[in-house]
Amino acid sequence: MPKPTFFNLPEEKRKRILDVAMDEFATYPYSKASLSNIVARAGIAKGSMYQYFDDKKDLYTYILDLAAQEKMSYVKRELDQKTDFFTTFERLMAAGTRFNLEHPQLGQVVANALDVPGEGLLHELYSKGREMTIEFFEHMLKEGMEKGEIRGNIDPRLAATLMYSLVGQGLADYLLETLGVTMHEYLANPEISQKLTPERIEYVVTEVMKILRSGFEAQK
Amino acid sequence: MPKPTFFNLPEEKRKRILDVAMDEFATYPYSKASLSNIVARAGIAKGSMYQYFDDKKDLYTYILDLAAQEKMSYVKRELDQKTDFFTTFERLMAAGTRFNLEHPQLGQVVANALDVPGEGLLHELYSKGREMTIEFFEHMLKEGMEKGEIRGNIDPRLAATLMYSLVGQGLADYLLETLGVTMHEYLANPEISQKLTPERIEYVVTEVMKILRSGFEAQK
DNA sequence: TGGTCATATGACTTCATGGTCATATTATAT
DNA sequence: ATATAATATGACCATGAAGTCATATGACCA
Repeated sequence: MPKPTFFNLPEEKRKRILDVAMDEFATYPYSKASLSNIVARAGIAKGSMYQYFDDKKDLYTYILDLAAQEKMSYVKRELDQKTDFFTTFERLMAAGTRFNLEHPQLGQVVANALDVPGEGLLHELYSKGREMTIEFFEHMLKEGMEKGEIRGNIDPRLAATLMYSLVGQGLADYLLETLGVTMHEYLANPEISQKLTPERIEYVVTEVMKILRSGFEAQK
Repeated sequence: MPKPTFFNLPEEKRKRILDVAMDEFATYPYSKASLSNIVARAGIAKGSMYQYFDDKKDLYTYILDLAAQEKMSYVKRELDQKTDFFTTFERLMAAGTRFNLEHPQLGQVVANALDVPGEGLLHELYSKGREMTIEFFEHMLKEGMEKGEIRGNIDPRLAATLMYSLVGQGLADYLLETLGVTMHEYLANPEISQKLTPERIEYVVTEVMKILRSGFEAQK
């Protein structure tokens, strides 16, 4: 957790530090991301950083937490309207993918979380997020089963894991690939994002759902 | 590429170096893996390492290449018998998962390949592998479509990408999770692998196929 | 035996990192 | 104006990394 001093900082400064740090952690994996680099680019002294955060890991986990929260709140908005399983999942997938493309930095920060320092306290954080998401999907599936939308003869836990691997970075990667662009190039050239219209995202998600729907759906 | 000297080395020594290096690169992400550590554990001098390899990256790419080749040849064995799309894919998935669990180090080395040094030559290597695999799946799908096994109204490229995200680490992770074990713990305690019987792997793969089959299959 | 070539060595250099700390600056309150 | 507390600073430190190189060792052939 940041020290109190950090929260006393003028908004502008605080934001600048977080922005620079986020950019660094999005660009490099944890062990290669450089504090010296961050403070230089943020225009503050090395020592100041240690007035705000305990250490590198403290800064990183804070950033990671912010990123996760933002994505969560973005995606959760899709859950307002109660509809059937497939529509809900389709919306979640679309929202997740949109978010990853609109905030590529945040997505990258989360993806880079896998670079654990030795054995991982950070890995734990990442697993926690994965765990929560999978559990949520599992719940969705069970509900869908009760309602008769989902066929009853599949292992919900396993199916939830499959769903998770889809909602992650996968689809975003595919979309970028259709543009012939890597994540790094995408991060460096923000204007590319204009080529990825919501319609295009929607299309891909619908295609995926076409496949999944008949896989999950209860036999009529 | 290793220097000629490396290939002149006695088999035993060469193997020892590769083993230690592989273990290091499986344990730590590229930027944290330490040459000094490797040479110490392999019982050779730092300088010797530079008689064998140009630099750290040279050693790493060589290891990565070996890992990829081994996995390839392991998985490709499943392709001997010509059968239908679903059986083939099921076998591939099972083989891939089995391999990941039998050689967790190799799998980890590949997974750690994502930790690119800055912007990535290594990433390129990783993408190449991904690309090849996806193209292979795409080919499989198209063939299945022609034979009428796969319905014709899905985007083969997209479907291939989905398949890829499944064959990767995903299933292995799921299996470990059912044992309440992380990859790191699994690497540290090889005896755990005995709990993962081929039957258990087969079961999970079959479950996944149950879902996918009706998703991909041509309407009868 | 002497000479030549491949291999082995580890002290050393260079460099960047995370982290510290005594000191300087600024803001606040009296 | 003065005292006190909060914040800012960057030279500095310890550490460990990748990579170098002059020298030593050993193998093989004449």
